[in-house]
Amino acid sequence: MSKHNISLKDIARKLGVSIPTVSRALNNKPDIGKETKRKVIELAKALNYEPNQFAINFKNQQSYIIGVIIPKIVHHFFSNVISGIITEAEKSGYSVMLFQSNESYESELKSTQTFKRSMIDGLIISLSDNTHNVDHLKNLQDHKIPVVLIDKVTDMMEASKIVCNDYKGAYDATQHLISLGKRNIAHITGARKPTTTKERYRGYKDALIANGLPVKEGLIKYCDLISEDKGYYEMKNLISQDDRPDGIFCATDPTAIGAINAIKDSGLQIPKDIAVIGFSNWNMAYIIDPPLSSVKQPDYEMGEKASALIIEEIQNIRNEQPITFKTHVMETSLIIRESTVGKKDLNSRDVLNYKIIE
Amino acid sequence: MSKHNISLKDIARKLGVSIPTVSRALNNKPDIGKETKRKVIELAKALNYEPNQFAINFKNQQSYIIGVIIPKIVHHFFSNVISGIITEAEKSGYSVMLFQSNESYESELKSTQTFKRSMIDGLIISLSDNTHNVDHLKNLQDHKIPVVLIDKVTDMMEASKIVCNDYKGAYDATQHLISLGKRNIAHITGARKPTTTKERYRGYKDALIANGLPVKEGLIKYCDLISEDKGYYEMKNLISQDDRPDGIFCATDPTAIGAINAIKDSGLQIPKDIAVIGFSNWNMAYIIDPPLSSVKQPDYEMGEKASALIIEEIQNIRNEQPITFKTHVMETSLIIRESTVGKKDLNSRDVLNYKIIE
DNA sequence: ATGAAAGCGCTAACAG
DNA sequence: CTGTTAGCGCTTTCAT
Repeated sequence: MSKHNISLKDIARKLGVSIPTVSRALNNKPDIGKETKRKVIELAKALNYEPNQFAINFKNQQSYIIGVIIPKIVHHFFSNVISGIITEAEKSGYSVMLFQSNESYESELKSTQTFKRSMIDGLIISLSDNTHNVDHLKNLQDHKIPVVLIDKVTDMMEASKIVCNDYKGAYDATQHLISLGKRNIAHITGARKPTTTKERYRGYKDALIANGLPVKEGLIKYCDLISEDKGYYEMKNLISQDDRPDGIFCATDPTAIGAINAIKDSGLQIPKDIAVIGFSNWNMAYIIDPPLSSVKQPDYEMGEKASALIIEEIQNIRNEQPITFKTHVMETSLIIRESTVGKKDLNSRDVLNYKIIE
Repeated sequence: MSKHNISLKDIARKLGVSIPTVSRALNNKPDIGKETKRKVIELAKALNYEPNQFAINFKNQQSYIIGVIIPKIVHHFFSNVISGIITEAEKSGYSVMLFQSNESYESELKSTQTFKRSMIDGLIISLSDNTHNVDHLKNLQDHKIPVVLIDKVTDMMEASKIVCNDYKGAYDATQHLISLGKRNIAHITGARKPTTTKERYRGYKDALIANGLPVKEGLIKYCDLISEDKGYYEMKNLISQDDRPDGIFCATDPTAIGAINAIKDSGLQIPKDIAVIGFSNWNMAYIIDPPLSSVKQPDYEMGEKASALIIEEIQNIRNEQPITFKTHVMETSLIIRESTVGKKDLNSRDVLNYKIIE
């Protein structure tokens, strides 16, 4: 254990040169004698010199840290997003600081406070469902810290946004059911507030309309708390109705899994009597029996894109370039499994694999 | 957008006092006039003063950042660990910087470099399976940056370690099968290198021995690549053997799920013909049919503990207190579902719920 | 090609 | 009670 980390000063003293000279030598600056440079570099290596990043960050007022706030880490979609963010950030030498809001506005606010300590260079955030005020984010922007919104976005502020095409994904899922001959298609929504839920609902409705099918309020179940139990319960309700559906599009996979269990428990066949399709393509989607068809979101790619964007904005701000806000819409893909097409169209052990449309 | 963030100097100038005076007023130091203090605070608020953390961190040579390196974020166990780490860290005002090694030693090494930029105060790491040299971690320790190992630990260095009692978890799982009357119990291991795998193997073996059962090499399948497919394949092998097992303990849930599918595809009954128990209690464990019994690791709690420990060590180092390394062994719990006890012992819709032993 | 000086924003030590 | 001085480690002028 050395008494203290060695600094430019130490090297300068031992070599009898000035501190700036050492700095120049070590940073490949011009205006430095070849021989001096060699000696400096040699000694630096011998002493195992490591620049003090606190000093450098202080000087540059820059941390190379990107803050990320998401509602929940233990979550298939978000953990993939994070993975994409980190991988992309590392390529440019940025590090990622992670916070979770647990869908609480207060917690989100507190996080913004906590990481002021670390002076993040930029923030990527997926808003909590309970955030109805974004002053804390505008405040960051005022301090020249760019903000990129991802997935759970808002119109309350101007910023670059990354979303996936929930509308088209839902439309495709519903169209898929219709193409299979289903005519009475139900829908279980996600939490009421997020725009994602509304978009999925809109896609469902428009697909029905485009195919000349009626939109029946009785076949739509609103579902604030997302869980298998809730999906099970609502599906049971739907089954007991006079107007029983022959297909269902669930806005989330957990509710779809509950729906599958409800259908099986009722002695009905999937997909013959009722076909089921979910949204998100959770890792458990292919585990359930029958394997669940679902809409896959480009989670990892959304994270990558967010990272690239925020870094671009950070650098533009630093170079006093104007930044223009863009909204990136990324496309989903249909993952078709037995819960919609049955076993006949899939190879026997294909259960674990994908068949991807578009 | 203000031209520049306002500093103590700005306040001092406007008030005609010195900079340290302003500092004292704002930091509740003694030796400050009541009236001066009031005026300073008032102006600071009016100007929306925010201390420059770069300067503070520089001065203190402290970042309040904990680095975390784990093999994979998109992973039920690790995402829970991370969640625990972050939650606990926030309580003490620390932020968490996250890296994933993707089970690559090089990537792990590169992360250690990258976050030198951010000068983390301490590191929590779960080693990649391919890490056989920990000089990069010892190097951190030499720089007075404490390191806490979690789950994937090593004997190659001295440090505090957090592990779960894989041995006992495996022992309990095997004992559970034996208690159900199973006498010919197979085992599918996890990746060969991690100590966790060896411990689970040891627990399996010792439980057999303690019950006077033979340990048969033919019933043990080594499995470097963990996947459903691999579990399916090995289970098929086991079934086709003359000495067919009547129970199986899988060191990971994915292989257990593959095993379940293999047993079902072979027309055998679970658990009557072959009972199955896994390890980790992944979220898909209760989705599979029949729901999978498994050993639950205290993932979130391990993260919490790691956070608390690293912060303690950081503070001890800062106060020049000696730090003593401890190894914390945290206990697992058995989650019993239908794959071992069948439907009879569980209520019908209990499928989604737990029955926890000890 | 090198050194001297200054400053980033803050705090601690010392002096009145 | 308050101001002066000094320094954290580094980089960027500006002289020489």
